[in-house]
Amino acid sequence: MPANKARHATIVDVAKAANVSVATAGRALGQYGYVRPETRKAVQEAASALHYKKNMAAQSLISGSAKTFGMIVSDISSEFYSNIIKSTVNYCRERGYCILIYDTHESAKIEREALAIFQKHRVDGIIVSPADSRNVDHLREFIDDGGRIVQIDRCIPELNTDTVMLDNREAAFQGVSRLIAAGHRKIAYIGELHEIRPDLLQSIVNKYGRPSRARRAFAPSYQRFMGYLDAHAVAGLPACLDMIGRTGHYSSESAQRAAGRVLMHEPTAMLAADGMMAIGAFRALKTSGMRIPEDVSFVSFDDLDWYQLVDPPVTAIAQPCAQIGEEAARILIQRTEEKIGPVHYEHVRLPGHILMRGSVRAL
Amino acid sequence: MPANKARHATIVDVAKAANVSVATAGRALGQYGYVRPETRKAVQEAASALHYKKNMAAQSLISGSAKTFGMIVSDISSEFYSNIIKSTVNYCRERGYCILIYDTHESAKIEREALAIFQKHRVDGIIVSPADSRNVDHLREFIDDGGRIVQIDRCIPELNTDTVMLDNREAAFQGVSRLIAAGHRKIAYIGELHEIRPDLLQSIVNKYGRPSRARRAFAPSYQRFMGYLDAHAVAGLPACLDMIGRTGHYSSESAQRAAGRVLMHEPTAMLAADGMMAIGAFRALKTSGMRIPEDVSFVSFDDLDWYQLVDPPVTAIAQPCAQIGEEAARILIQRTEEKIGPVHYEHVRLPGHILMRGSVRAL
DNA sequence: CTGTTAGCGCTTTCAG
DNA sequence: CTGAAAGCGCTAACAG
Repeated sequence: MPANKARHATIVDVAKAANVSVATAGRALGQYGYVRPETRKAVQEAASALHYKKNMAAQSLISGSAKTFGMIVSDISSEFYSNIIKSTVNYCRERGYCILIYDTHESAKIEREALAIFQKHRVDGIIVSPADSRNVDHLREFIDDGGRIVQIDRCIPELNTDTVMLDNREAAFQGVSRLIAAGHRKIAYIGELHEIRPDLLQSIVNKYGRPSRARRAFAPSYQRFMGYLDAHAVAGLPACLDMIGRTGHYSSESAQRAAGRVLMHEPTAMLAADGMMAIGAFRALKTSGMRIPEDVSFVSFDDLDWYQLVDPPVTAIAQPCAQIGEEAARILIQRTEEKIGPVHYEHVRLPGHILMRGSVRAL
Repeated sequence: MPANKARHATIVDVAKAANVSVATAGRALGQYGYVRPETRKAVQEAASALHYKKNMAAQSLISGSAKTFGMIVSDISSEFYSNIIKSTVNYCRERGYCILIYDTHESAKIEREALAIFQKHRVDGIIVSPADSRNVDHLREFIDDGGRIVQIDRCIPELNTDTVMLDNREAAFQGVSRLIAAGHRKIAYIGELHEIRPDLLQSIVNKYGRPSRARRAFAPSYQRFMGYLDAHAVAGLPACLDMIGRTGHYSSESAQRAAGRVLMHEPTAMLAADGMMAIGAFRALKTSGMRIPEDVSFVSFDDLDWYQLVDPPVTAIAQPCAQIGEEAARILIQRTEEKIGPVHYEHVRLPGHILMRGSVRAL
């Protein structure tokens, strides 16, 4: 609103009050150029007397940088993303950067809109967890226009960006291996897997072992599924289609149904691919009257607050959310300030942490 | 980074490509002034051919508005705030606004920093849940400088701002009244209440009934406590200090200790003042071997995911988070676009919703 | 309906 | 070390 304009003192006002030129005032207030200490002090006093606040729009116009990053996730209110956002925001604040944020609810259309707005604001970079692996032209275009992107959690390998995520496959491998070591042979997996057509699931399970496009896949749930298969392969155990609860889409209701179906085949353990799946799987377990861990052992990715409030507390494969958020921010700030182009991209893979609690029993 | 600058087409480029003046190009691309349809079309085509993206910095510089709001909360990752943020962000996105976000972890110092940055960015307004009721000079100064603020959840009455929050006192009154109606006489209250000196708690409980500064208090937990007392007063029941679990500071550990102390006085019901308190209170109940609701009925403010996952599910006094976020955004946008000053401030008070689940039993 | 021109507030030459 | 002046990309007057 114009009112703002009229109200704020400009550098010209400060310069006048301090009896110097605008150039000198600018040098005294900014970090650039040489100013005599006394002059600087006089200018600073004039500035604070006038409640002067530098106008970032002007600075951005001239320098090309607004000291601002954009951030796009599919669900701000999820415990996972909100933890990441929090650490990114704090890391950036300490270094003088702002975060603009958008929530896509998994819509690539909204993601595109958000990107367009960020471009108008000339953000210095974007942290994004892409909504749809098959709809990324806007991301690619952004990159081609010279934009910097760091992908988190979900990473589309075809895009030329830095990436930060859990080492999903390894973490799943570790978790499932523990279950196998504990004597479990029928281990259910509840995950989204919507990238895999249901009719192909069988062949993936069967042909497992041959080099595939698997490791290039987008969704964490897919990579975790690969780790699940790895663990079986290493242990010389066959993986069985009956144990795979593929949810059509990403909701706890869908997970509950999938888990319910799998339970009919009497697994002795169940792995939920993330916090959302965990809610559905846990409900299915309760609903069907299964006792944890007496009848079925239960493990889940992520580490939500409620895992420790239910009885027994849920054994988790926790992600280092704070670290994910900081690493993404660190990369973006580095690239922004060093002005280095994409000589090569960083692909940060962070280890998961297995938190043994009461929901797993040895057979 | 300068690279951005070099890379982006400007309105001059577009004007040249379309064989019109910059003014015409501006009119065609912006929403202002008259342009012949064919001209507009030509300009738009030139613009998209050149990947033209309007530079908000320039627009902001001239119009004084960056179409951006700031948002400051104490904990982005809490289920409560992240839900609010999500709805604010979406409401604003649909109307062409951006949200800059900061997290204070309850620090007024960080709040001040965040505010300063927002001022530099010439945000059109700020949504804030203040960190500290006794340290608000920066907020007051911001307002005096012509800034617009909407307070949410925690509202400092002395500040001239719009406010949006739950009708805490009424919601607590309703919740506690239900417990009383169900036959409960010893109802514990677990809340932060750090604004009340412990030695004054007794007199507040005793002297309850006389008009006090109570309704002007800052923290929701205080207002909810007043509602708790109201319910007792209306029912003609004495409130008892033994039943008040005042946590020194805001943490689940602290709440657990407070609840543990109160449990020694054998309450038949317990009300947690918010989600954080609920975790501690719930743990205390479990730890002390109390069965819910057989031994102690349990009710909590907020409605976190886990309330429905534990057994029995927790009866809740839910806040309309999405509505809080939208109302705050609505007010800010209205004030921004209508450019109306603070003729009078809006004080939106939203009703809580009691969700009866299994954790309360009638005596 | 369209073009010319003058800034918005700041930084950056380039001279002193 | 300081000042004058030229823009960054856009919009707002004011003529045509």
